[in-house]
Amino acid sequence: MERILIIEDEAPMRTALADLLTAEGYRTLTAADGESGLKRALAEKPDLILLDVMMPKLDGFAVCSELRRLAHEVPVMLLTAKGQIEDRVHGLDVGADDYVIKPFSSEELLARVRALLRRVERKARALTQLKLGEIEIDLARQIATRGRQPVHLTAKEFAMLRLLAEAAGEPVSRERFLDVVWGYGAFPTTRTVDNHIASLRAKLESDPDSPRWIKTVHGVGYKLEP
Amino acid sequence: MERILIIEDEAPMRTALADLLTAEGYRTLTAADGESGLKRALAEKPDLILLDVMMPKLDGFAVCSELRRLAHEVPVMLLTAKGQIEDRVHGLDVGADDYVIKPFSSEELLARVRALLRRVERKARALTQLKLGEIEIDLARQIATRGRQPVHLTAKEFAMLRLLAEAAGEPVSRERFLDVVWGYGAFPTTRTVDNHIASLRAKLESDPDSPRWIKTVHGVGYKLEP
DNA sequence: ACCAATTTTACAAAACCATGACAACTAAAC
DNA sequence: GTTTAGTTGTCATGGTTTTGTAAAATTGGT
Repeated sequence: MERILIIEDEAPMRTALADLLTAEGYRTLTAADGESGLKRALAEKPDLILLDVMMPKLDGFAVCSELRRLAHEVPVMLLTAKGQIEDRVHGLDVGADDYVIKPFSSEELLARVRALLRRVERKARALTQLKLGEIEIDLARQIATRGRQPVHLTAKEFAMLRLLAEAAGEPVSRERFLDVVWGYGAFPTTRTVDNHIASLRAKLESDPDSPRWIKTVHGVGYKLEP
Repeated sequence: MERILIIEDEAPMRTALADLLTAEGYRTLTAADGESGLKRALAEKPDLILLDVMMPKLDGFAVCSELRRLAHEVPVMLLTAKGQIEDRVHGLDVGADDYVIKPFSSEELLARVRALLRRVERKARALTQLKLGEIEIDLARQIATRGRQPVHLTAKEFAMLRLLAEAAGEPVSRERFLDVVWGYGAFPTTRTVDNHIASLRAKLESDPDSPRWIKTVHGVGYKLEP
């Protein structure tokens, strides 16, 4: 079942939410402040995050935009207090997927959670399957096959393919590859990106010298031809 | 000021919305059912549409998806009744840009309207889409296609096209090309501009010798024929 | 220590761009 | 209508930047 991370500083609310969701069959994780919540989100990659807006130090907005900056796709639902109307707009600007207003009923929260999970699940499933000519790629399972024969791709190669596929035909810069695939801490040369592209082409293209799928965009990076 | 079309079957709500928005300085148009609302939307091309979901005959969802089918980019905000929680998700699926839940406060509605208008305005100002005959150009994504076939343009060519397009049919001087596309530091020959124009014509015009789109304005520069 | 994956390095190849020469063209004066 | 001065089209060329990729070096796990 899906795992839901609850980031909420008030203990009673936190446990109430956890109990409610657990009773529904979800697995719950909790964090009592923004910072540890953020850390947990990155480490555990939950399927959904319930995020209280009003928290000391790192508030919900900050956590949310930080999550987005780290290119995480995890759906975020904000918990806002009544009267913070402007927060809603702000919240959606900051990259949240939905919000509920306290006080809310159990039914409403559950309905929203279900709806949001369904929404992102559909989106996610759409992007797991990828077909480049006779090669089929399952990004979720990290499996690629040509006919019956398995084609071996490394983790980095799958990650790069996913980014290319998500860009849907748009060029992806080398910097973006490094940010998303490698993360913000590491700084390999941009040359490294080229090497991985080369090996992807060697594995996926029937004629790697004039690639059909992975095109280079001079001065920018690469794109996946749809 | 922006024009807002209100499609709402209940008269009190309709006039209340119109009054509120008019007081804020927006120009309002109204329609009392889905069908006439759709017609009005197509004829008047408002800047935003407030659309009640619950209406007899053609309901909000139907209007919305019909609008999208007719390739309209106009932002749509749905008005949904409380308890129709599922509607929210469905509404966004159907192509709406936002929604509010009845009952809502004036402040909330106005905040949303402002936010949505701001959002689409920013997107529109970017001037990304361009169509020259059978060639479609997305300046933001740096993608150009003729039918399904990609048309390869270089970075300079995209930059020059953007300038031409932003000038909206007005001639653009060579000096301005150099200033904007090359920047104020670099000073290539004005001849260079011609070369890039030539390659743009070679790629975009069906008969580059008598160009349909990129006209030269003798003694001045070039312009994009709208 | 071994092996696979990853990163760096280095050099060759390709793409892109600027230039200048000259032909073709335009506009206006004659 | 011709002439002429100025403007634009286009080509070949060479320089610069960017990319391809093989091979060597490094990393990390078992």
